[in-house]
Amino acid sequence: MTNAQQRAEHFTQALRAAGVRITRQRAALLDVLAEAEDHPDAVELHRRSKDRAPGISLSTVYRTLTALEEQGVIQRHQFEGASARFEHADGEHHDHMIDVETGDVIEFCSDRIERLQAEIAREMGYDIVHHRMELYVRRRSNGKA
Amino acid sequence: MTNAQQRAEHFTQALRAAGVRITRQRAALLDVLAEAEDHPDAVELHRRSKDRAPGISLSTVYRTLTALEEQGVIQRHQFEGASARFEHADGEHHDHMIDVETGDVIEFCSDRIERLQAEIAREMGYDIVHHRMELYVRRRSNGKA
DNA sequence: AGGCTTTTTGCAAACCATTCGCAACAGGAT
DNA sequence: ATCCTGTTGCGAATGGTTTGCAAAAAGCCT
Ligand SMILES: [Mn+2]
Ligand SMILES: [Mn+2]
Ligand SMILES: [Zn+2]
Ligand SMILES: [Zn+2]
Repeated sequence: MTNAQQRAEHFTQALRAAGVRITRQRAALLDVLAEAEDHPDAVELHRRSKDRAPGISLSTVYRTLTALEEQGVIQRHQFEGASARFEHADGEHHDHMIDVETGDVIEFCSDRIERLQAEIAREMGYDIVHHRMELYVRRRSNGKA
Repeated sequence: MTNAQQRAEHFTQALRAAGVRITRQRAALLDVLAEAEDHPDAVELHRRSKDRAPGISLSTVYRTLTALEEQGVIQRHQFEGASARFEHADGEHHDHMIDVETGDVIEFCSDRIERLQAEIAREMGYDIVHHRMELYVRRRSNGKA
């Protein structure tokens, strides 16, 4: 997982650049975030971080998440009826499908949709600052009865 | 405004069908919702309803909004960093652009995007239950310096 | 109208995710 | 060691929304 270490390093740099100290607690959370391949919420991140930094508080998790988001290195997603979920923001832009039965989050991206969005905004005299597109889905019922 | 009266009637029917009594307070809110051409939040709806039903409480507004949403006759939108906003759900489906400077909400709809969304979900083995697409935008800077 | 049953109301309190205030604390520079 | 400044954990506050409850209103039957 050199990839995760790279990300952790990236987070560290971003915070340092913003004059933020890398404490034991923050280092732990940074590693957890860097390794996460899913979309955990603050409580889950706190749970995972406690292994590496016993005693870390949920407040610290929230504070650090806010700092990371301000630096643009992680993203916060507010899906329907759930607490905020987080993920690292290094890869390509993507949007999400949420399986309404299982809660699973699936990533996807459509260049054509992205282009159409920009086009529509432009036609109406606007530029897109950012957007949010979430498909709440259900596994396809298997054709045959 | 026969259009609004029609909508109010529609709301009334929907609630009645669900075994909900149309009280003075609810009638007031129904009218307010039916007449609204914007995307007011609960507090604003409460404010507007107080004219027609003095003493109506915010709790009643929330309770009735929930009932109307359950009947599918109004929609609740949770835009970024704001309280829930409501609108009647009779017209065609549409999505929203939010002007990040002014907070203005602009409606739009793209059949092409809607089709692409369905196509993407299908390809991944899902059916869309519902979706959410919000463009956070800024007025286009006027070309010339 | 009167009486009975069910729903609704307004109020205050509870919720819940997130933020904030603060006094104790840690890190680094001198 | 000593300053200085940023950070911590705790508990309390926040704010939109929901809920428990006793009193009031609506519907219903006669
Ligand atoms: Mn993602
Ligand atoms: Mn709308
Ligand atoms: Zn996108
Ligand atoms: Zn749409």
